[in-house]
Amino acid sequence: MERYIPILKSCNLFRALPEETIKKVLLPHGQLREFKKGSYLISPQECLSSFGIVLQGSIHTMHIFQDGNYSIMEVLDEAEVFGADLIFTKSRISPYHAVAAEPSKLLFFPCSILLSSGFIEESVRQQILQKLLLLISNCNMQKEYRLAILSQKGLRERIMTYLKMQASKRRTDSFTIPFSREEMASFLCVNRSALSHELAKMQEEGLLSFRKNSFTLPEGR
Amino acid sequence: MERYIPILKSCNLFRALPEETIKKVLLPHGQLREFKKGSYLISPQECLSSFGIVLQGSIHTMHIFQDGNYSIMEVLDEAEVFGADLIFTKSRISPYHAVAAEPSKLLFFPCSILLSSGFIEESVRQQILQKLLLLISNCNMQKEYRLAILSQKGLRERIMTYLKMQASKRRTDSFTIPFSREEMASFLCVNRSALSHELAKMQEEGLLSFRKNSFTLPEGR
DNA sequence: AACTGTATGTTGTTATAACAACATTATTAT
DNA sequence: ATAATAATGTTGTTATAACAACATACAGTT
Repeated sequence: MERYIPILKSCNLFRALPEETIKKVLLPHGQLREFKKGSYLISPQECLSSFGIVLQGSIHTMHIFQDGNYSIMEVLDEAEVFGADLIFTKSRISPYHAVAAEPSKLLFFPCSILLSSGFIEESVRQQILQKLLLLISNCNMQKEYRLAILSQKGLRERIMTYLKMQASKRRTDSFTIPFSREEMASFLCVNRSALSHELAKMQEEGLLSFRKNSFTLPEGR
Repeated sequence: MERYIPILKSCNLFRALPEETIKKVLLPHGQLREFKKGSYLISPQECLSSFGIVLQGSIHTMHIFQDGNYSIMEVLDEAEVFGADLIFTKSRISPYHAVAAEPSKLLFFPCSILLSSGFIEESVRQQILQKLLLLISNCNMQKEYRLAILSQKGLRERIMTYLKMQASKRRTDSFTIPFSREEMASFLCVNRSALSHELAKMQEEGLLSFRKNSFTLPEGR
């Protein structure tokens, strides 16, 4: 467990807290859970009664359709929080699937330690709630960005909207994305081979260049 | 101003507070603003330094594209809060437009009264922050629902996803939606005439029935 | 290095939705 | 009521993306 302390400290929820507090106050309530690649953390209609910090690996939240198709909504990497957006909803029922994109370890805490006093020191709880407000707001913004992508009708527009966002987030015109081509297609809600095709055309036209999942946008704007 | 007190009381943010508190503590910080139909409350890249309660009318948040097309994201009716999802983001920069869908009145409060202590009674502030946590989480869920709609590739699937959501939210299979046909199309990010066409076909097939913006889904499931 | 499986790219065909143009029906004002 | 305007519905055509099937490249294993 000790080895994951740095990750917990770098997690947005706990950043403000001294290491001692994390060890003494929080860890006793934490439960370590491991997930094989492809295994489900939660499915739609299930109630989430605890939230988790990603200690290792990567989690994808996604929608899965009747026909077996799926769409990746969000990627959670190390030190990110799983389930934050559900804690304070009425039912805490998940609208999405969550799947381990690789072998992953998460530290789960019961929602109750945040929802009611008595489980952890009240001052600590208040601090975490403060952070949670920022975290959920940020979560909100992520969804907003994805909505901006999916609002675009054209394939090319979706691709460009996504890549420009990435460039602006990373503050560089060259970056790698955390998706295989198929995953990228599912994130953009488009057909994989159509995506490959369009990317090739766009490269032809000098709108971008790429190799596997490394992309470079032309300078400026 | 007095006449709007009931609306403020029914607003999710202030529900817990006694009328006296609303009058004495909050109103002094409020600023009433009126908007003509079609006028903008905020545009992308602008910083929002206050949030508003809708006292009268209706606000649409939307994306507007280069080509003049637009997409309605969310509808805010009386007693709903405008800008809640921005207050606790780093920059408070709006990613969307907000437009008065009809002549509207909002009561605005500076974000600062929530962000730092000293403006309003601390206990009141804490209570509002609590509510805000729920409100923002709810906001999150709204976006999640819209993402579920836009993740659908087919026109028919989008329509059905949307209508089923409405039915489930209103707890009835007959309901009216707050959209004209064109607005509905923009919300679903599809072409208006294609939408009309598909709706007619679906009615043929008995999947639904409608008249203007009143819809009825067949019983069960 | 050869073999296997997976990921990505390519091509042609088909299904679908966008679009344009017009018809019909509501809505509002006079 | 009548005319004028806006909203919605209808039709045919075109553009676009989905899909299927295959080819190539890449990665991991023995």
